Amino acid sequence: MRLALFPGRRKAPAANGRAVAGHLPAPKSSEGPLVTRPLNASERELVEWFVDFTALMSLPASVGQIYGLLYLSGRPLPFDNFVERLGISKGSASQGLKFLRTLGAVRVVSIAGDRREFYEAEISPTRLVAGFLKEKVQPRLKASDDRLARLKKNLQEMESVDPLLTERVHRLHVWNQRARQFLPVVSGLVKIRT
Amino acid sequence: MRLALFPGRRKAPAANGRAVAGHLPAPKSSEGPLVTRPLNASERELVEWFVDFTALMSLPASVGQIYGLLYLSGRPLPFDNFVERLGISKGSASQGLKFLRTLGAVRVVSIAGDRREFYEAEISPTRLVAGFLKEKVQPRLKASDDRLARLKKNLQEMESVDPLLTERVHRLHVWNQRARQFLPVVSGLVKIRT
DNA sequence: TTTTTTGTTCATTTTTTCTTGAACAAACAG
DNA sequence: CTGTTTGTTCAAGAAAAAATGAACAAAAAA
Repeated sequence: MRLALFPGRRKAPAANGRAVAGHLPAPKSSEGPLVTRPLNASERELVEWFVDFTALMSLPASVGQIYGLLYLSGRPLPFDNFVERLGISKGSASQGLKFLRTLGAVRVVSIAGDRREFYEAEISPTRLVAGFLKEKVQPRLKASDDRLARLKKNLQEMESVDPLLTERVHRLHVWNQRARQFLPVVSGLVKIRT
Repeated sequence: MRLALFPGRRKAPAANGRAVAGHLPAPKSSEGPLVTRPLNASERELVEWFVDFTALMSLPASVGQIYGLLYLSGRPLPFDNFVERLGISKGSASQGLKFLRTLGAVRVVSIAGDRREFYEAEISPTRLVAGFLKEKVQPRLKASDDRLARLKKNLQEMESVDPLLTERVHRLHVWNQRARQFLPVVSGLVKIRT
């Protein structure tokens, strides 16, 4: 519930951190021409693992599938690959990739001689977690903070306020501020340990 | 989506960590007889804050409301108080309180001369976060680990497996184990800092 | 025992979120 | 230009999660 993943549409998609292919050392078996074939049982199982994993962050299945396919492919994949091999709609693929891009878990790469957009995953799922904390959690902690500050101010301007309420709001405000400071530390630790 | 909060019903509710009232120093304004009155604007705002806050963990609104009411009351409240003052159904109140109890964010207390069950909140929302990590996230990381171990074993028993796939599964397994070790550290830090 | 109070369970309804796919736009090719 | 390829947007349908409330159980009171 709640976490609006795909809220108010943006105007232009813009050139979202586009990069050039080949920055990550390509694993051996992923060289050669790109073959589009259905996923085998083990691959599907791994994709399902990612669906579970992203569900832990309340992300939709399509996001997990997309990231999973990229992860096990270990090479840039074109847009239509997701639609065909995962059996999801163009809409879901588009939305999911856009979302993963905003988290920095996936990036667009250009392949010479091919007009399509290719996508490449960060090798560590850490990036997904860190991106989620930074792009989704952080802003909400900020909003919570603002909200408490506003309430606090209102209470100060009122007369005959229950002192317990005032105390609780203050306590919560302090707590929330600590949580905000704390979050980047967690993200940092996540990066170091992986 | 996804986070199945209220899965397979338990048989008996049992005496879930029942304690005696008064362990926490009661704030001044919360002494005297318990008065049941509707929430005022500020109180409702604070309750809404908690709804937002719990939504960050993808918890249902009712859970946030219940915890919020307890937090701002600073004293044990009887079951029917939640139903009446929050305007939620008995079912939601029951489920929500049960859930908060399993997280250790709320506990049942007995009040002499009153047959009803009273509930008391931990003063720090930290308890809610820590409980969530321990009771909800931790077990799922364990399940993820098992799943990867199984897949790894299957791959070893197969012939002609894409070496990239094997490598990826292994890498993920290592990552997942680190994440599992790491989680208690986060919970610990959360406690220290609040 | 019978009745009342207090709270739980779970089938149903309501609400929210996700996915789909048709219409549309942008960029290139012919 | 005109047609094609590639991808986005968003209204509508499908699916999942949460809330409700009636039926039920347990324990105390009458």
